[in-house]
Amino acid sequence: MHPSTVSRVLNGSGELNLLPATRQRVIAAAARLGYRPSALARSLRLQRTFTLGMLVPNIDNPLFPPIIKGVEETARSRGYNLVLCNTEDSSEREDEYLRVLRERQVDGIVIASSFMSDATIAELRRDHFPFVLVNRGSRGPDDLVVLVDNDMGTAEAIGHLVDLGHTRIGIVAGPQTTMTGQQRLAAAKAALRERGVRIEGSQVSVAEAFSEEAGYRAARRLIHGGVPPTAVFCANDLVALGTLRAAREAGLECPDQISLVGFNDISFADLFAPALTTVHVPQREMGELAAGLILAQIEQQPIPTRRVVLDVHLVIRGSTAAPARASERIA
Amino acid sequence: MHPSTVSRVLNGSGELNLLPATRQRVIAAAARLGYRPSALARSLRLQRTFTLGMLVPNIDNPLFPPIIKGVEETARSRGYNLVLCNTEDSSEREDEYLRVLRERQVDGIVIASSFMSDATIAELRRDHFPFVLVNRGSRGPDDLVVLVDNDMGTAEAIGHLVDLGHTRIGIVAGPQTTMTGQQRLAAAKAALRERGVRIEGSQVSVAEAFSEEAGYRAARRLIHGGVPPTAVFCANDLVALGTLRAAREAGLECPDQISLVGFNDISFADLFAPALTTVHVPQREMGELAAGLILAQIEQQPIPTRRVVLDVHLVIRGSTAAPARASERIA
DNA sequence: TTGTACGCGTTATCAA
DNA sequence: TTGATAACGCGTACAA
Repeated sequence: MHPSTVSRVLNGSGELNLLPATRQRVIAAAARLGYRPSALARSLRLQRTFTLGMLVPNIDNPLFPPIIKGVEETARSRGYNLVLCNTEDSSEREDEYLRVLRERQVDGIVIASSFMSDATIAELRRDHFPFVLVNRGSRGPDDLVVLVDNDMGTAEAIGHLVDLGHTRIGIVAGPQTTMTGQQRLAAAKAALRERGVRIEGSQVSVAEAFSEEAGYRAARRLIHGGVPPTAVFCANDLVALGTLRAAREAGLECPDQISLVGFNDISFADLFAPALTTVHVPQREMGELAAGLILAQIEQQPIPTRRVVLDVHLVIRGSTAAPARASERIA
Repeated sequence: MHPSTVSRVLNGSGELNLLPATRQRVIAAAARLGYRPSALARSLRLQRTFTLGMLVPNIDNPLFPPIIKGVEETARSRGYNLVLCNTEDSSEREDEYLRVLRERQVDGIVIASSFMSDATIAELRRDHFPFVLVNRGSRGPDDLVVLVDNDMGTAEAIGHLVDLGHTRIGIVAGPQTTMTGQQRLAAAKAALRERGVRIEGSQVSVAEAFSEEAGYRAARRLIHGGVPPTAVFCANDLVALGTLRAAREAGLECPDQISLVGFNDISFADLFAPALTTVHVPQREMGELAAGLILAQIEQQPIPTRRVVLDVHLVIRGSTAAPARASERIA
């Protein structure tokens, strides 16, 4: 007599006519037997898993934990779980994870992984598989996207350095295989041009990853490639930390002899030596927004804006200062 | 004619007698139709989900991302996915997540969450549900556990401070509701006693969480509670960073006027101002070990040691120095 | 108001 | 060597 009745009681979708007595009996029995409904069977029947997949390039990168947290928190509050996938910047892994997530029939995928090929995303789009891109542009005008305004943040950063009086401003760019890397480099060049600062090729060095290590190597090339700049715009905070290390090794004290600006405002950016001046990015909020967007799509709720671009602003801390006077530097 | 044959071809568990022609036909058809097997149905039938659940107190705490990464990487390499659950140090959430993970029939649970009540764990144990504890002790002698040797690390840290000549050594302890917090405090007291350093009550302050903020508050109590110590042993690196901030606010320069030691060696500990002297904990390795243990249990492979206790050692960086001479301090 | 029957997509087993 | 059948545990339309 039970199976369906139990389902009705425990699922209890609104206006069901159930005798209170029956309900009590079921609940009591469930409690007594320690009954656990099988989410598996439920998902199979409903064709819904109440699960989101999330692809991140690297959990170790301090940019991502707050984003993950935002996604996870929003998902949890709405009854969803999160399958976390670390891609290590490998497109093979991205493809593999994407396959697995679809086989598991997750209800949607949050993609914070920046190296993913457009072809892979086009496939998701073609299949009408719900996904949202975080911190990564998209070719599809109808895609769900959460971005920060890289132009705005970069312009503020460069503007700050120019206002301080710097004229030899270097750029340690991010990987040009990522949209973020491309945008921030282009925006930096544009901002320099607009402020009338000349930029030669030697003043730009491209890091092959958004990591401290890659930033260090790129910064070394920049510093040893000619007259070192008095200020450097770094593609993100990890790159800035690498640049800081390279500068120190080259005997350039920061911010006295070289000023740095980063991007993202990672945790504890204010506790480094010196405190990082950087563009603040609301990482947690990005995660929450992304999860909100995709859950709305999954649950077919209205979506006001499919494309969220967040304003970002510079936070000035200890790592920037006016350039030392030439005489002092030479001395 | 197909369903089971398809299963045999695509699953292909070892010694099956299949006509190459049939196999080809199935594979071709699958490719043509873009067939995706349903992991859901598979799990329902097999009573295995190839999924691990993982509970962490807070992804934002830099201790955890490397551990998560280790778990995820090991899980992935063996065909498992990871459902990540952020408990925010709330036992209600822990319980809720644990319920959900069991309803989802994850094959095992990695528990890095330290506040979890023993009752909840006892329940898992009673039901023979596979789990492994990371960085958290256990009452069950047969539990799978991955720990670090808190006594060893703490003894080295205290020893270092004593060797430098410090005699007024404070302790900013971690929450005494956690095993880690208790162990490190007890070990610190024991080490001080052993080295003949007197410890009064006022020299110990307990942080109510393993966070920068809680560390800051606890350190303020310590510093303003009497004669400030010349050195402080902090329960972990976040607490140490909070202590650093409190010390600065009180006008105590580190390491000139006050020396600090932390625990965990979180990312970029060497880039703080000053670089953190801390006990190095192999976080990633802990995650890998934990995943390896639980997967072995799940797949019924032999388990050499159910209880892994890792050696840890102090990494001496810029945040410790010999105590300033009294005359200098007073001046 | 509750019970019955079916199907979600697999895989293990048995029959052919 | 392959096809047929049952079962995993649930939700739902329909019958009672």
